[in-house]
Amino acid sequence: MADPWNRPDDDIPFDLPAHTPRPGGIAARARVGAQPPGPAGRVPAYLDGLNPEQRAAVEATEGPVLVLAGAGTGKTRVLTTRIVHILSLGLAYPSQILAVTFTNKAAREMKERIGAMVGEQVEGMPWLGTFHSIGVRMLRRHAELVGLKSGFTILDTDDQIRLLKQLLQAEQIDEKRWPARLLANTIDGWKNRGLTPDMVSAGEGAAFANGRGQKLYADYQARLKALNAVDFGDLLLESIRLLRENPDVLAEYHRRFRYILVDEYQDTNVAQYLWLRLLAQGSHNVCCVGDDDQSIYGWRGAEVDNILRFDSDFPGAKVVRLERNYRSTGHILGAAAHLIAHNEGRLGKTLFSEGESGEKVTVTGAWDSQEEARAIGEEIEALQHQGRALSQMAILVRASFQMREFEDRFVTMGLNYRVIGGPRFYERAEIRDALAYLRVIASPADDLAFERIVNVPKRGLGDAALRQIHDHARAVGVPLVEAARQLVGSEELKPKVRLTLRDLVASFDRWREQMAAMPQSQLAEIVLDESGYTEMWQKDRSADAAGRLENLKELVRSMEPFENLVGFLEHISLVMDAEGSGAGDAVSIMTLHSAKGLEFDVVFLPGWEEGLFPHQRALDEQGRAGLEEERRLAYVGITRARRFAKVFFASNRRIHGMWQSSVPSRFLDELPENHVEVTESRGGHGWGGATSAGRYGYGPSRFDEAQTFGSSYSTPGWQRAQSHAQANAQANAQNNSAGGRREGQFGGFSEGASRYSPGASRGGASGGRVIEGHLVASSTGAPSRFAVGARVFHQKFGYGEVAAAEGNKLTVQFDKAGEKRVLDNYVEAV
DNA sequence: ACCCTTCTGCTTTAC
DNA sequence: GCAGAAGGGT
Repeated sequence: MADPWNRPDDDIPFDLPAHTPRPGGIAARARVGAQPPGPAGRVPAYLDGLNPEQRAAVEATEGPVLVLAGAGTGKTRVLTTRIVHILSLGLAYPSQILAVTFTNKAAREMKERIGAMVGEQVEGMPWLGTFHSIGVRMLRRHAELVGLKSGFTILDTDDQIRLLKQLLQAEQIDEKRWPARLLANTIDGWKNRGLTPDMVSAGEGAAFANGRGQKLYADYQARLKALNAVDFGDLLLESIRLLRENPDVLAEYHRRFRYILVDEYQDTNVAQYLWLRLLAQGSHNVCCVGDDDQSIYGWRGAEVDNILRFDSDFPGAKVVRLERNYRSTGHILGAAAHLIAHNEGRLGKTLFSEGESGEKVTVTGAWDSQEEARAIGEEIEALQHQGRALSQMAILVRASFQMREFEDRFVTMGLNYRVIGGPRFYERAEIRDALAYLRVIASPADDLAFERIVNVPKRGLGDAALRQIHDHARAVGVPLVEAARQLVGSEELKPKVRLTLRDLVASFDRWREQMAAMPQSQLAEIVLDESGYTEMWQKDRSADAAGRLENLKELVRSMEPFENLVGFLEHISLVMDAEGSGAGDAVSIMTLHSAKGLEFDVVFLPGWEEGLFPHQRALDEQGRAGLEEERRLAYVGITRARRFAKVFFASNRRIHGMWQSSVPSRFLDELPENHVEVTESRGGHGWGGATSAGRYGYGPSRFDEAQTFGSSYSTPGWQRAQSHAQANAQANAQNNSAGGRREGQFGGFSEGASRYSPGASRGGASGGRVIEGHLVASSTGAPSRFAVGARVFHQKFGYGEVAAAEGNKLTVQFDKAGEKRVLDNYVEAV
């Protein structure tokens, strides 16, 4: 193999074009050995306009640096300027800088911004990319050192699950009790923590299928190797192994990477941390940028601890705090700061701004989620009439099911909206199917891809046929396509199957020949056409068929810029966001998670209710840590707003198909009175559920300090709610003691909690969960207070008669609304 | 092989 | 309330 380090493009000096006409500008310094400007030297143009802290972060090039960058403090600017600074001082060639991001989007933006600052030669930064894309790059170069061939394929979650299912079947494990999905998550978790199969402790391995987890993990890894495949976790894990087991390779990378930069450090998991630490042992010039207060991905392995511990991990680290906020008004920052101050595990920053204080954050209660959507719709229209662009407004929800209500409302209003995120382009079935065809063409050994489309569209190659192919493949030791080819030549298959399979194999051979002769987009069209795949959707008369055909066209279009099919497939396996940017002015609807990093003039934050936000599951499964992460999510939400942050909660919401009443989120209690204005939704209902749960003792006592709402919380609606709450709390206290349960449950929410807790609502009461001495969550399995035949009243559906009662779930025949399933504490006896 | 019924579960989601 | 998966019947 040719020495990969001496590729000609790698060490060409990064000749910065004379971007700025100023003498002594960056162009003049873009040479190796150029000295930094002396004390009397002129300040380079790219440092203009940085505040002192930003500048310190940019100029501290040597040694470990942690930049704690609060929301809206110019984090990306610091990162990009720092790279430009390093380049223009001639401290390193572009190819000697490792710059890691989490998303392709972030990597792209960084490239663009550096490009805008130094000219168009960002091509010269080969090591700017996501953790995973850089991992792939390393693995492809040294594949054979970790038992792979350089052309290995990267499996996505779907392939992964299919593979695991096969393993579970082979091990005769009941897939009902131990679903492949769970195993996949477990293995991902191990990989996130940098654990290879032999490193999984016995206790951990026991977590799946009575101790067989570890063996299954080992089997899975063996299967991947046999398939010459890796999953996403492996991209890091195998890179780590590569570096650990091959000191010479590690030394090469040490020599190479003179400067390391990491974006969103608070989101790194253990594997990523280990990987970075290995690489940083070379130059020690590692600069991590992040915000512990915006760590919201703990559930997928991110370790806030990484950022909290930076000092001790990288001795002598310089810490720079960016606290000057350029985004939001004073009231918004004040509200966000007070909220996040309730978290204990944080490094602590205080954002300030020199701008105006602006409008207070508003909190609005609505009767139910529909009224909430209506109120937000009206506010949007009002703002629009004041001349504010829809594109500068966003609705940020906790869970995607909340989106539907807004979509419905906006459709009837004729309000233009855009849903960001959602099912990703590449995840859609039709895209995955099309890609599977292309994968089989590009790499005939891709068994998983072949399996996916062998009978899509339906061509009579069902389970029986597939099993035969499988058996033969295993017996002879060849990939499925090859096995199919051999079977076609034998007498073993049923005549009909044999003919169909022969055609399919022949088609793949034909397409593979055409691969070299035409652009990949044209080939894709031919494949989709000749395979009958397009036709399948044309015949499909379901509502979304047209959209799927549209997506297929979009896929074909998106293939055009690539050099060849293989290049396209490589790209696709690493790139998520192929979402076409819808044209026109529209309100954005998205989850809080996908809003991170974005900003809007006006931000609507609906659904601030206990159980939904903070989400019950976060509390149940992660306890205090979960609560703190939810709070950071709230913080992220508020800090997205430049001028207006508008928080909403509803007293009634439909979850899992049932109407439930809800309690305002404790986070509302944690917003400071002086930055918040409580308004009432027009509609006159106020809210009827209960008050915020802050005072009922589920949290540490200091959480309760914020309960004292002064004048701003003395609106009639609020007071009405308070008195409701008192009554509810008393009623629940009685319920609880009657049921023999320990006290201290969620006050007015004890019944509500059960609804979010699957175990309880299906009869398996899980009881309260005590974490660090505080009861964080509870649920109840108490029998219903209502008998079949009882007359009841429901706030939403009116009068009715109980048709069936099962635990606290009732089936009620309502006089007007028909039969509904409701929970018993939403109805009263009449 | 395919269709229809039943069962289950249900936060967030990059690569 | 709804969607996706799985199982049984034809």
